[in-house]
Amino acid sequence: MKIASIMAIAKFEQIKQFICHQVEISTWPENSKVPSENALAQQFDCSRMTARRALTELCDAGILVRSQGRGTFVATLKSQSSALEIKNISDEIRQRGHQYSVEVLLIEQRIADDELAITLGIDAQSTVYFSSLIHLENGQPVQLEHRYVNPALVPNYLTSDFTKFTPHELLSLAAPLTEAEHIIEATMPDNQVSSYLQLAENEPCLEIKRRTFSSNGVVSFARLIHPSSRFRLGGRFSVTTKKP
Amino acid sequence: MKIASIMAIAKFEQIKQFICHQVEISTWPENSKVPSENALAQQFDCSRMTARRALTELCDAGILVRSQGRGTFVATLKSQSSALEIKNISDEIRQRGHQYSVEVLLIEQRIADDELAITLGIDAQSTVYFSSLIHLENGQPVQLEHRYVNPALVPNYLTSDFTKFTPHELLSLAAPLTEAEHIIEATMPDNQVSSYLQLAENEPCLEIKRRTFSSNGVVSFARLIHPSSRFRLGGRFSVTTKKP
DNA sequence: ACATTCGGCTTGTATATACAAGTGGTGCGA
DNA sequence: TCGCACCACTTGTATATACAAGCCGAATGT
Repeated sequence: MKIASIMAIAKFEQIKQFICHQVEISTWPENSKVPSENALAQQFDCSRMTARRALTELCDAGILVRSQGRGTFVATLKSQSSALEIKNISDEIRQRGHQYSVEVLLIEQRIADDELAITLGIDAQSTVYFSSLIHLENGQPVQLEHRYVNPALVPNYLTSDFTKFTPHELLSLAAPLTEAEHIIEATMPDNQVSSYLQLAENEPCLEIKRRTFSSNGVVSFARLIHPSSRFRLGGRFSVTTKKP
Repeated sequence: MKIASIMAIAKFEQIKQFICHQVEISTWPENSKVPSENALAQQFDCSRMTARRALTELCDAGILVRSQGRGTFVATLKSQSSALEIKNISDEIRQRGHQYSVEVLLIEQRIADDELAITLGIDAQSTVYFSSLIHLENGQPVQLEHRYVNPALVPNYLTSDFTKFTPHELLSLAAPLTEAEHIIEATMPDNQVSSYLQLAENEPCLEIKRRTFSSNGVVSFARLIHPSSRFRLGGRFSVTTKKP
């Protein structure tokens, strides 16, 4: 039937994946020059415009930066991607001129119970990926992140290097996000959270539950827990005056 | 010499601006179909690929959505900030089928100190209006609202009847809001706040600092303090991944 | 009456080409 | 030596073309 199904993925996607891989395994370190459009076109036996598309989209994604006349370079893993509301925590920290680091607590597969299955829009009892990370700013914990990921949409999540890319970056690459749903609460931490975040006695947390969607469904569900003393959420938005 | 330098901005940018303008002034309402690539190419006397670029980039920016075989449509960007959408608390409560009431603690004039003057964009030592209210849902306090108002933009604020209209409604009437700036924090209440909100021992608060703008400047600055047990902030956003 | 096919419209991918424009080096001339 | 012109290489914009692939309604056949 579909002859094109042999060509599983588009050529510009292959080039993107190739470049991402080189960046991930540090063959091409930060700030290094990546091959020019013409060089990639020759290497992949495609036209310059196809290679160009791969570079342009990775530039939009914040993986690369381009400069007319000079070339294309691997972004210093902060760059300016900073999407509006969904900010990358590592970006935010680096933007403040502070040092970002991450501690991986747990990465594993789990079986979805009914509630989680509904949240992710998948079948109950199917496997989901789970990660538990602590994000640190100058060595101080600023976010405890528990995240469930839809394996259908991000099959390589478990094997990713979280010290190179934040979960947010990985998910953006795998499935472009179209929407997000948030619940924001003030909570008192339990003992485990308190010790993970090195909280003072009687210190509340700002907890964000976030569900992100792509066109293919729910990508992931995350609980982001922040010490109130080290985090506040801010932003400026245009006001919609809808009246339902 | 360079004919192209007359063309200050690129053609695909012009097309983008044209489309954005139509969306802004609602000539093309939400979910309506926008001209096809070929139609735009003809209208702007350019190649299909140039029109295509404009559409693609607006799609990436979340202004449009595209669907192979069907066409390109104006995205529903209504949910661009429902979490931080300026909702009317009395509407929200009534929407839940509960009884809304308000308790007026204080309404007065104050002299702005330097910090407040900067916040409101007015001269220091000038007068500002201040109100302090408690909003109740079925008799239980759900929000303590401290609000400073720019008297130049809302001259009749002090004499308003807050049992009839919420501050939000009064401000919207006086000066249409165009933008809002938020800071969200988890805090522990002091004794006064705790007694006003009838908080349990050791209960944190979700505190929203909100500055609202109209085209003429800052309208007001508010601190909205909610008991965590009786409030959570939620909403669904569309995610824009545009680069500035 | 119903299902199937088909054609027209749409977006998606890919190519070849041309010129514009920014960067940096090399070499030439004053 | 200094400045300048020039050139090679790079990314940016624009065009023309081709075919693939998804959607939908209209025509067709049973």
